[in-house]
Amino acid sequence: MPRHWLMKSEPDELSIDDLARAPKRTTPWFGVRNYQARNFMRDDMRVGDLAFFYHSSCPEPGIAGIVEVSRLAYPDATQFDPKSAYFDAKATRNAPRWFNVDVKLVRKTRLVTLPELRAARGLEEMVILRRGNRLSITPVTAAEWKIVEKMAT
DNA sequence: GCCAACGTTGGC
DNA sequence: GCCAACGTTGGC
Repeated sequence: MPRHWLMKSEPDELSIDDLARAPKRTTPWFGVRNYQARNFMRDDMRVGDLAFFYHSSCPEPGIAGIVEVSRLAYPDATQFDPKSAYFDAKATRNAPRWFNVDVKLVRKTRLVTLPELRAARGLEEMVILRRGNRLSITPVTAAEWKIVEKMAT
């Protein structure tokens, strides 16, 4: 099982600084509506797993910090809320469709930009860098983790 | 704003 | 089960 991850967030929605200001520096990772990403959270993530916090769809996309999984996956509350943009009419309390973990900020890092990641040796196979990749949660290998963590320091 | 790439939907 | 159409993601 992977123990390292990369999780994308649009800073307009939730930035690394927003997380730093959040109570207990913790947030539910709600709003994931892709089955593969959901499965990673629901089936594979364990408390203590580490993840890079990635800013996407913004002027400077890149890795902005490190978070850890602080709570196992549980049903995403927004799927039941008709007022939420993430409402899912087909989801029920008895048969929830979407799940989220909680993540807690470990530390902010300097911004490791997308061009830097692309240029780095050893990251050629990183899922986030693959052509056409859109997955919001992706596994990171131990080797990739080491390289990027060093770049972020 | 553009557009490539991808996931989902729904008709058949 | 196939696949065209559609919607979304996300870098540029």
